[in-house]
Amino acid sequence: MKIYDELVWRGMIKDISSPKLEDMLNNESLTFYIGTDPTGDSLHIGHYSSFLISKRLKMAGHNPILLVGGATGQVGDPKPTAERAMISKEEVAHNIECLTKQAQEIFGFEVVNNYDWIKDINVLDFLRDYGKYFNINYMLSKDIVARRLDEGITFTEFSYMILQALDFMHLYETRNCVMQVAGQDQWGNITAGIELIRKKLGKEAYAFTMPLVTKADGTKFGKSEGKAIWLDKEKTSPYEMYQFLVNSEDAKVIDYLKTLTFLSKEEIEALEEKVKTEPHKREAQKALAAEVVRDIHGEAELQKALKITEVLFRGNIKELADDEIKAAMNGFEQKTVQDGVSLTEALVESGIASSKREAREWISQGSIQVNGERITDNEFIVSKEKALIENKTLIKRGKRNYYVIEQ
RNA sequence: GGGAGGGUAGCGAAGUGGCUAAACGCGGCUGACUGUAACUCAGUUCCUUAACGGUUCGGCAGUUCGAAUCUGCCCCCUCCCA
Repeated sequence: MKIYDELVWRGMIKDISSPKLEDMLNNESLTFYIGTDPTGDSLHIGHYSSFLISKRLKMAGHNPILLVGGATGQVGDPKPTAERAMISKEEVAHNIECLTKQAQEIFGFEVVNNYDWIKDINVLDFLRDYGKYFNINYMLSKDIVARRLDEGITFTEFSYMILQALDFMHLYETRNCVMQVAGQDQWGNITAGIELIRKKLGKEAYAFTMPLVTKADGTKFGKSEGKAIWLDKEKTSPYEMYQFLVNSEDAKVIDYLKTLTFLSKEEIEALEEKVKTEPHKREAQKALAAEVVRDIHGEAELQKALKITEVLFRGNIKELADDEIKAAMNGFEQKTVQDGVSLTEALVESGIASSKREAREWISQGSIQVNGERITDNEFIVSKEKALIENKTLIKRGKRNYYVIEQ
């Protein structure tokens, strides 16, 4: 299957800037870029599919550049609903450092920072050299701006598209980067760039967007318990990532397999059949979780995650060997708490519960298990003596939230 | 610059002097069911407590026995006109 057809089959193409793209993608070697703003210090699973598309294109002979928005991150890409909170310059710098390292480690891409070429443009040059190419009426008609007109949008965010357009042009001029790939919400910014390149350089640039990865109810994919699933294993353990993926909805798991794994069409279609005939076995979910965790963290981490899963969902914790318990505990958040405190205090002090009231609520509702036993007494004492192993106590909240408390 | 309408818990939205820690909806969390699901049902959702209590309705200062509700000043947002 040619790369273009493959991307279409995987459902990874939402909009294309020109029908010529099909031929170019299949038969040429293009330099393209994909950008991300440093709004956090790690990439998360939501970024993953767009980075994978770069990898797929690279495998098909194209040349990816990853751009981190050291400049644009300080301005803020308009969200549909409200103004973004500004991030401090120090934070931006820190995030760039982390993201750059991560992108190089996981994907092996070249990384550039748009701060390098935007920082020296002064206001006057900006207005004369770039502002003149943007008609306000045109900018106002962009979907993202139009949607913000009732709520309000600052000049800062309004200007964002100009900066992104400028990036595209800069990379076009200096690196012969002729294509941009991004999420569908970037369409407005991308077309601004294509037009700037046409107007100012008289050249044609190309782009395509990917559909947003969503859950069956249309909400954003990638959060569990309100927390993002990070690619950094210090922030989200491979076990947690495995759990997140293995819990994918039946209605969406095939879509996820297409966008997040390198499994072939045949393999995925076989799994699709399994979802229909034997949904309770969840083979597609297991394949998805295994593939992604292996691709990101490696085979060894996958095996650990599988082991922990097996232990927690199949066996009785107390019957496990010490080394199995240790392996399981490594997958969870570790918290340190004073010795000999009540369970309520332990939950609050460790940060598992946000208040004593919440901790008491969980305990009285029977959602807390300590070392495998359900505890409904607020005054239950958590101590070293009762620890499962090495002063560590395993706390389970709800059906599948585990924490380790060390005393 | 002029005029109008607003700011209530994570969000939306009631409440216009005491019975209000504040209806209702959404979202979140928990339990039952289940496929570690979905659906459905039940509970719970400011802080603290065994109970009492404490701090809240943009901010500050007042009126009052008593204020989210009345008054003054300030801050912020939206719309219309210029």
